[in-house]
Amino acid sequence: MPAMCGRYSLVESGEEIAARFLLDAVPGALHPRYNIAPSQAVLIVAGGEGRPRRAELARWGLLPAWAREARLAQINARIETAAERRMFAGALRARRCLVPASSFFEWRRGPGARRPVRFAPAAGGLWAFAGIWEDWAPPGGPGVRTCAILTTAPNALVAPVHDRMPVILPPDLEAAWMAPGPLPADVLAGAARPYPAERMTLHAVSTAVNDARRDAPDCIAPIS
DNA sequence: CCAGACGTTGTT
DNA sequence: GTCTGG
DNA sequence: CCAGACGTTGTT
DNA sequence: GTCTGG
Repeated sequence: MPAMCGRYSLVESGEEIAARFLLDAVPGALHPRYNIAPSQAVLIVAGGEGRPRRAELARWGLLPAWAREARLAQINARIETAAERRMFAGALRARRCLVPASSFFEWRRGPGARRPVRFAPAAGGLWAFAGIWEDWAPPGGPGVRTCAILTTAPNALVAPVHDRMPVILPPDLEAAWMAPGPLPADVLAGAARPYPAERMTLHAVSTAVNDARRDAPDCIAPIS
């Protein structure tokens, strides 16, 4: 029963992303990403609620400022427990962000090898995953901004494939998620609610997406 | 008090 | 089997 | 998440 | 840095 939050895509143009997320600008040289994997630089949207919204790049794999070893990096945080986890509490309190996404992938077990499937918005467009970020630097080394994607229980479409899915924010919670200060209980509860299955589609994709070095349209193309 | 962990997913 | 790199 | 490596001594 | 275990 795999579902995951370990691979996704972001194929829209910088202009489309800026319009959808109310951004003045996005980092230069954004190009379509068909296969985004952990450890790579990903686009996040932070700020908002009185502060300007900022789109910037962060390394996917959250490391708290106190971490001494990069191998502690976490790509996901369970929304049910993140506030209680030493590793996530600080970021959840003060450094929440949106993670723009066109779709996410999961690998389903069938006869033989696991096969990838892709989940995308039924109406097209972009999702906002709920994220957290934190700056980290190795002892004596240069700093880097890092981030993680929150996860929650699966909806009815995802459940047969996997037992977790990313937290996808309903549009009316996006601004509240990014607001400064502690996360209000009602926003946390709303975010934890699995995104409606009816607003999501699923289709099989090629195992091309298995290889994190591959980043081409065949990673998202439907197959029979 | 100090020492040591600090996390998720998936698989068995 | 388990960890690292992408 | 999957793919691919999995090591040491010594030298720069 | 902060919490848990001893």
